[in-house]
Amino acid sequence: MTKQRAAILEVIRSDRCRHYTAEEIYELAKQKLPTISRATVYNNLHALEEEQIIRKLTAEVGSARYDSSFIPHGHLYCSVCGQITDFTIPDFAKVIGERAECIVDSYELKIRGICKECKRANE
Amino acid sequence: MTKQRAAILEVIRSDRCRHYTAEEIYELAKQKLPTISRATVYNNLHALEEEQIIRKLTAEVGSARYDSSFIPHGHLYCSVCGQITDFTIPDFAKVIGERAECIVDSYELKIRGICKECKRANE
DNA sequence: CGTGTTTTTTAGAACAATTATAAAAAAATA
DNA sequence: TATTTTTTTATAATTGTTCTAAAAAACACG
Repeated sequence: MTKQRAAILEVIRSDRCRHYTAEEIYELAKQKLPTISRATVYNNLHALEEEQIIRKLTAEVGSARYDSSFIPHGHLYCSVCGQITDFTIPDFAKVIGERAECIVDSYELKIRGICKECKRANE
Repeated sequence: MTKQRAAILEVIRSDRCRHYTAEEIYELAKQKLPTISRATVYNNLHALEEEQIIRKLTAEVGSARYDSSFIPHGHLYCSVCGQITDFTIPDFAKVIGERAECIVDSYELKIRGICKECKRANE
């Protein structure tokens, strides 16, 4: 655990909603360690991912983002209000694993739709 | 619907499990239309995505892949063989909608783990 | 049909995100 | 302390994708 790695991890952990890109992590880490390089950021992102301390998220557009939360949850992208709501599903991994007859290490569930509040407001 | 677009769509639809990358689609389409260019492939992939005829899938490593099936299903990213396998979950949208108390327009369920075949091979 | 307009394709340049490389610095080990 | 290993750094290279501008094809209508 070098000071570079600590700074990178601190940046990722300091964020609870934005899910920073590698470039953003680089810029923020540079505030603490002005000589840090991009390669170090990428090196450590890989290492932290390998060690399952962080998780890489990919979207259809733009660069990868990093998440330090390993509490299983899904994301609901509401087409009405634009908010992203988390929701948890107890034993979801187990249920899915049985259905797909596979070993589930982790999952990412992204839903596009209308959230509870907007649905209610429209009724 | 130009002949290029038809060829691209045919390539994507001809595939039931691999989920080709843009480069693979380009190579395969070139067998039918030797002068087709990468830009045409990307143009049409965007257009087809826009029209909801195909769907773009992203993984943590490597390039995007394309899927022509809109029958609701999840994707299993196997960490052993690297393949992306489809699996269906009957009434999944309904079940999730009830659980999250929301309206589900579409969903994307990405699982990281070990597929049925690799799991068996290791037993 | 022609002729003009719009759309699509093409080839290649440009770009952004990421990975590879090799030397220097730091850390770990003996 | 000397030696070996690991990590960092700066930068080059690579990959996947988007942009650009000219040519080709498709379309629209008098």
